Amino acid sequence: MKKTPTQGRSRQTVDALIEATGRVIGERGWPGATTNHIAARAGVSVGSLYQYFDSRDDLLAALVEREQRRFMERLDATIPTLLHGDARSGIRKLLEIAFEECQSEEALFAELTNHWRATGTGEFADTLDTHILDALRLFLGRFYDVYEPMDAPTVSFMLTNGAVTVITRFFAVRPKGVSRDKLLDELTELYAGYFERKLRPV
Amino acid sequence: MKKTPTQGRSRQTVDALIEATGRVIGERGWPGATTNHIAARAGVSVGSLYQYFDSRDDLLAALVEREQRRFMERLDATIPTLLHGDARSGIRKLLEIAFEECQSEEALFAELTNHWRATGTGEFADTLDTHILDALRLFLGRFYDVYEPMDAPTVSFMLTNGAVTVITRFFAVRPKGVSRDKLLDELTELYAGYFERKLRPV
Amino acid sequence: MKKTPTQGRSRQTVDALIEATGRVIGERGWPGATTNHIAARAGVSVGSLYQYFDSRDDLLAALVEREQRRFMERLDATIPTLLHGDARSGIRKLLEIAFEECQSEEALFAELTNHWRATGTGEFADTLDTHILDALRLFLGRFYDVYEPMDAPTVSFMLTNGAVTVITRFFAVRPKGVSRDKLLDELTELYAGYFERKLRPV
Amino acid sequence: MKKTPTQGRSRQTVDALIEATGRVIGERGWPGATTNHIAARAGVSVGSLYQYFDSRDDLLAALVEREQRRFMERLDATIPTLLHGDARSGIRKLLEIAFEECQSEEALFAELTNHWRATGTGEFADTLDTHILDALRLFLGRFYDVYEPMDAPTVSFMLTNGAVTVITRFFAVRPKGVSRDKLLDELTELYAGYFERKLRPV
DNA sequence: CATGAATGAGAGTTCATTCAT
DNA sequence: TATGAATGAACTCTCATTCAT
Repeated sequence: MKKTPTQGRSRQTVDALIEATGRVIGERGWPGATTNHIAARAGVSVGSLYQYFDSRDDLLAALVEREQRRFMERLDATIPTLLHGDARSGIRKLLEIAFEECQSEEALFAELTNHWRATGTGEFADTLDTHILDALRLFLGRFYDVYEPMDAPTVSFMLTNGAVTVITRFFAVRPKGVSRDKLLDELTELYAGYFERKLRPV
Repeated sequence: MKKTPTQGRSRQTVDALIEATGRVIGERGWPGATTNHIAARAGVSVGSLYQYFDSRDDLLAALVEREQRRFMERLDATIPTLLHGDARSGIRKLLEIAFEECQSEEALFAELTNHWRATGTGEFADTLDTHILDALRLFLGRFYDVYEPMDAPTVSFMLTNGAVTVITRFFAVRPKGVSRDKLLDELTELYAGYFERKLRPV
Repeated sequence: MKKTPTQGRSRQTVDALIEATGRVIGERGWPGATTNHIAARAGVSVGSLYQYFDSRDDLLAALVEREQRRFMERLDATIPTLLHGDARSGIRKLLEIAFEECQSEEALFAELTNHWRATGTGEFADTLDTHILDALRLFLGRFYDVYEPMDAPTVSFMLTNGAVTVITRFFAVRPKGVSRDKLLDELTELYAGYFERKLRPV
Repeated sequence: MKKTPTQGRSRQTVDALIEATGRVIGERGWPGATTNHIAARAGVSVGSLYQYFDSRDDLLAALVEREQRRFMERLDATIPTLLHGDARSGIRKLLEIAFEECQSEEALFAELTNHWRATGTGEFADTLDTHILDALRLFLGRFYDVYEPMDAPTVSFMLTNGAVTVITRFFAVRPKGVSRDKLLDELTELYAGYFERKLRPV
């Protein structure tokens, strides 16, 4: 990004542009999201877009970063509430949240996951990974005795990518004979069962 | 597609074009795969390309279809050999095949899954889904007593999408601290454990 | 340049584009010579322009090269005819030629000299310099006994640049109180006198 | 120019802007000298720039005018000192000054001469020409008996343009085999010889 | 049928200029 | 007056598609 004004009209413009980027991607996909479309959607001129972003790709990066931040914040806010119930309920709750997030902005999410790593500046993407890893460790540590060697990065990678894609594609493809509730049930069983088998309860 | 010649030079040209599409996508990604690049790679002129395909998107669709067909054939050839061992070994074998397929043409696969949605909603996609579903039923029926109500479409959707993405992303992202073997172990555990818990052995 | 077709429609298009570049530069200057103007003037589309030239700058380079070649050819054709008279007449004749060349395409020449060296690919520019140097040596050798050490590169640089600019600017500025004939007289006197003083007649 | 304030902060701003224009042109060339760069270099806002100049071209015109004025002042200061020696030394001294001026701001001078025509046709240019003409008359009158009809405007035009370009291009092109000293020698010989032949000593 | 030169809409980007603050 | 965010016309360049040969 060129400038990062933290107040005033500037900040508003920047926000409007990122917001518009999300909406336009949702409607036309990233390849179809032209700078003119985005600027028009944000109610500003192309010139203003380039006042705050070095390039079209910069916009995507900013959007991804914002969504990642949002997700992390939601994660941070949710995790504590999950520690009161049992592990299976917690996992189900997390999946429900993922469903909600994906449903509200389905198309955007599909595109975002496609370009997620490609554009996420290494540094921030790592931050996200670490954050999820920490959440995973915190969550599991509460329910299981994780002394048994568990490869946290591998498990996190497998779980996050698998679940996100399945849910994203569910909304994108709307496969015949697959209902939200049934999918939620099976995913819960898949992941909860995995931990129950693998880890020993506290 | 405009015409579907089944023999002669025409068929050769069509094949060469689809093949070239795959290679060029692998090298430059779908957005970077221009019709001129593809035609040149296939050793024909752009004009010929448009003799057999209505549009650039048509090429991608044809490629996806060919890959799906290939996959189905490999599946058909492999499934019988898996029925001699136990379920867990069979699942592991399937995952190993998926790893192989993805590794050999990583870039192509990443692009293909990215643009799957755009093209994969047609008639043929349904054929593929049905095929995989049948394979799943055959496979499970051999090892488990599947009298218990199991929502096959849901399970198939969940498993296929989850596994394919995780493996594809593994090659695309090369995440730190995640090795092929460990990931294979965990995926096997995830899916095999799922069935072992859910279904009763024959 | 991208392609250098030597025959057929291609060559015609390339020629038309270079020709158009010259005309448009003459009318609007190099900064004002947009690719669209040039293509339109050549009667082709922008796309065709980029089929044969990698960039707008490439067009200028091609034009400069063509003009240099033309100039060299005219020089080669003229020099022999100058060796019959005396040195002063020869110099005057050369200056007259320069006047003619500049007058016919005044604006173009002004722009071209501005960007001459900047864009002229080193190799070709050297060819031109060498060519002029050879012509100078040949010319002088015919009339003077050039045993006396004379720094040919320096003299050539001084004469060529000085004369070309003065003539070019004469047409561009049309200075008050300066006529073509009087300027021609004085330039002849300036340069002929220089050699007469400096070199000893054969 | 919009306004020509002759004192106070306004005058300072105007000067800073012209100065900045010169520096930025020297660094990035005229085409690359954007109003934003210039304003930033001058330490003011673009808005202020347009308070004092109608357009970007106006800035160039003002800069050219300032440089011309500077040159005239230097000329006025130098001419008297040249009248003590002989004509040839005087000419050489003038050429040395030209070398100095060009060397110190080579890039700026190259750009200025390039765009001279566009801006140098106004009223002020005439002033400069007249000034140089007067200097020439004064200078020559001191050494030669200029009763013989000599077309001063023509001679002045030829000499000034020729010398300036040769020197400017020398720094811009740095031609192989041409040294500053040798070039200075030859230029002196060229011009001094011209007068010595043409005019009769007092 | 094959060719590949030609097309031209449309992409990303820049920057002189304006005007609300 | 000074500011600098906002503007948008205009630029260079790309590439899916067509069609005369």
